[in-house]
Amino acid sequence: MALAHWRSLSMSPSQLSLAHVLKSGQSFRWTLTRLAPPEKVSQDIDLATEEYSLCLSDRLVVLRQTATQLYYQAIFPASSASAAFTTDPKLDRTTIEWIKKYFQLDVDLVQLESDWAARDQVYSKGKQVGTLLPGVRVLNQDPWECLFGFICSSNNNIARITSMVQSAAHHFSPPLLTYQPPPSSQVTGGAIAAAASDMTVSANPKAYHPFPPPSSFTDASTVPTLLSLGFGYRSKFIHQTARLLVESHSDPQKYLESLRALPTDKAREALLEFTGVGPKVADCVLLMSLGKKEVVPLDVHVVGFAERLYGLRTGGKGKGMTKSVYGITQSKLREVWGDWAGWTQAVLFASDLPFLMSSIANPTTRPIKPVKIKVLPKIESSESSIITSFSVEAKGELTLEGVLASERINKRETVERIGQGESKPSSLELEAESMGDRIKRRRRGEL
DNA sequence: AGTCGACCTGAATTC
DNA sequence: CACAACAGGTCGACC
Repeated sequence: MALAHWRSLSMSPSQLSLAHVLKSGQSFRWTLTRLAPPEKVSQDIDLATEEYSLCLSDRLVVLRQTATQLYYQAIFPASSASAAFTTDPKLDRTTIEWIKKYFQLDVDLVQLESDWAARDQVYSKGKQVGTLLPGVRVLNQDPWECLFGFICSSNNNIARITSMVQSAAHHFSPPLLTYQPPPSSQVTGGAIAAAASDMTVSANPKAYHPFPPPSSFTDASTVPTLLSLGFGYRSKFIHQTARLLVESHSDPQKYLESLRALPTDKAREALLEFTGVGPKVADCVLLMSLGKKEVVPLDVHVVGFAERLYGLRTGGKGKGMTKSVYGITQSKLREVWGDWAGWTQAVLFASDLPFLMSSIANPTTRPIKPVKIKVLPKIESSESSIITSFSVEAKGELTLEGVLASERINKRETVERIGQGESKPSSLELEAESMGDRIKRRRRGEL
């Protein structure tokens, strides 16, 4: 295969960590290739251990990351005017522009984290003891793809959602190109597979398909096909949503994009019109594809935080969460976390995913001393990220909750601050909860 | 308005 | 090693 045309962007893993963000269950379509260790490390990019790729409508975006750089390249279909690997500066420009928008690189994540630490005791403690994953930011995805993915997420796990979304692209969209991934380290099952349980681990030449538009899911064969692909009861949700979208709007994707300009409440109402879209899914789409940074999608997991870490009592015990409980909990978390609450939630959520936690002990870049490099033409070298501190402390398998429990955070104080006189949990209940957590956690595997 | 069971499926965890 | 229960909810039918 031809030599790759890498470009790079100066980027600290504390601002963006591909390994953390792309596996955290925001997007379900990235392909991960674990790279075989190079025979000799001659330049910075050799230090990267993984490659990530995503097929857009006209190109494949390929990324690698080291301790200081984000490497990228775009691969186009061989039939295109510019051949398989383009050097057309104009096209390179559009790729970097896409990357900036997709990862929202104009947002200073480190600054946000410092703001959160200043206003939230729980967050600050987690950061202090090193249980929070660095570089977790909210993606700005394509709204339709995002909507599709989170309709699939209902009552489902990240691994299966990923396989569903990928198979949808494979079966409903023609391949754009074939790409031979670089030499991949052997996947021996256990550790590696577990570490990447949510993503495709590929070793062979692979066909890449763009994500199919809504119109691809409107005809009658859609539901049976989706059923056969393992979509289960979500098959008809997808079909109905696609139909409504196509029948009511001349340009469905443009319509979804237009929701960005609406106030959050109006945009949410619009999303709730679709079948299979409830409060949770609507909020995910608002946050992760329509720029509503303050929205905190509430799932059982986050409600768990709210209860155990912040002492918010939702009242709704067990399964279902009522609409009012949803709203109350959401607005309280927003009070605690501030205008970028959705981003805060993303960090906490990712930091509590078991298969990601291990990466705190296993940094994404090889622990080799930085080499002197004079590499590739570096466009955009004056990016925002000047922060270079990437402290990786091996904290074993501690979770945020586990540490907080054992550190005996003064929960009551937190509760009072955020409770603001509405629902006040008894300190007895809180004590019982945290104790229960402690025991549960211990049972679960720290021994 | 608020509550409750059904819903597809398979990979991970538990017994 | 086989078996429920579970997984980043939502729908539709009932009080």
